[in-house]
Parts: sequence; structure tokens; C-alpha cells
Amino acid sequence: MTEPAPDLLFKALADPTRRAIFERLCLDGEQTVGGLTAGAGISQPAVSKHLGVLKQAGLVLDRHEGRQTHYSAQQRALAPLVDWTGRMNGFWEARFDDLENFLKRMDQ
Amino acid sequence: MTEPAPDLLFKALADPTRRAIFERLCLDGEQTVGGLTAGAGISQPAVSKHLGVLKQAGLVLDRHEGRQTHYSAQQRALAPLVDWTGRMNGFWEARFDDLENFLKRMDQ
DNA sequence: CTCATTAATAACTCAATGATTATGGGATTA
DNA sequence: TAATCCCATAATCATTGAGTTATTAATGAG
Repeated sequence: MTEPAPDLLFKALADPTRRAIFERLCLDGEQTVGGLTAGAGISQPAVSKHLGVLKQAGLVLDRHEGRQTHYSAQQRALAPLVDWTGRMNGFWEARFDDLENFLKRMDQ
Repeated sequence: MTEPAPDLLFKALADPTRRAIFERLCLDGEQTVGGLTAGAGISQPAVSKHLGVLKQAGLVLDRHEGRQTHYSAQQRALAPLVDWTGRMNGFWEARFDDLENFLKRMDQ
């Protein structure tokens, strides 16, 4: 019983160009392929291919509107990454536990 | 001005074999190259190469003792990863801020 | 209907990478 | 000193992967 989730995420985010695309979607919000291609420094097919990898990893969602496709970041997909770093690092894990308790008390 | 730190980390951790080595060092503590090679499913030179990449990324430390080399995880090196995920995800970032405040109030 | 635009796919090239076997170099042991 | 052991490096090979140009499919505009 392995864990494919972190593997897909790490591989998807290992490429700087792909990570830059994801960062832009995270920080600037939804973008079309054309918008992402402008400023990416690579061709449109290359961008489409990167978006395909990000989508495969669950990191982006696509929305078709007319003849253009809008992509947006699915930031929740980063959760397995956060979990993994937590498991590798008892320090952060402890802090997450504190956070859990804190939030639970907040809800009451 | 880019940020090479996350890039090295993501690339180092993108390979499953390399990540497995790092996980083992994190969870089971310091290991020799021979110990890591046993159970890695690959040859000793391959393990040495992976350890070199991890060391380059700052994820492991090596300690020479006689004719064997002991490797240990440097978990603090994961910090840029945690920071990055936080910056990509306003949700978690906000929660971290809450946590900061929470812990500060605890210390008083 | 025709033409232009947007994005995805196909076919291909080339560099990077993970693995192997062979070898070297330093440290223990007999 | 000679032989052995542990690890790193060298040389090589196959595969992966990121990029390109060319093309296709689908939508919108004239």
C-alpha cells in the first residue's frame, strides 16, 4: 500500500516552469491558456502540456467557455504535501495538532 | 531574483526512491550507506548518488566514521517547502498566522 | 459560408536523469 | 604487508521529459 498522491504532486511541482504557472494561478487567480502563455517564455503547446500535468495531479481545474479554456488553482490539492512534510517532521506535526485543538476550541 | 531553494527541494524529492531514502532517515534515524542499500532495491552506487542529491539539497547530513558514512535527515531543510505551500494557499497561511498568535499568547 | 482564433494533440528532437557495471581510494583486519 | 570491506566516482546505456513545429478540432466573427 503505497501513496501515489505525494508522488504526483512532487513530480508535477518539480519543474520550475510548471511551478511558475501554478504560482500565477494561485496568486492572480483564473487565467486562460493564452494569458498564461504570454509571459511564460514558452510556446502555447508547451503551456497546454504543463497544464495537463497539473490537472492530472489535481492541482488545477479547467473551465471551458467558448473557444477558450480557463484554468484555476485547486489549492486544496496541496494537502498531501503538507501532510507529508508534517509526517517527516515531528516539530511541524506537533504544531498542526496545536492548530487542530485551537480551531476546535474556536468553533465552540 | 528567483528562489532556488524550493526548486532544489522539489527536484530532490520528486524521485520516489530518493524520497523513500529520506523518509527512512526521517523515521528511523541515522543510517549507513550499506544499511540504506539493503532494502532499497537498487545498487550501492545508485544509493550513493541519491544521497549526493539529497545532500546537495541540504536534506541530509553525512558523518564519516572509519570506513563507513552515516547519513541523517536534516528536517529543517523542509522549511522552504512549508513556506511555499503556505504562500500558495492563503487558507493555510491564515491558519499559520492564527497559530502564531495563539502560541505567542500561550507563552505569556 | 469563409476565415480567423483558441487550445489541444501528434510527431519529433535533444538534454537530463536514473540505473547498471567497473574501478579507485581510504580504513579495518589477519 | 596483504587482503578485505565500505563507499564514492567513472563510464556507459536506456528512459524520461521538456521543448519545438505542424496539424486538427472547435468556436466566433465577418
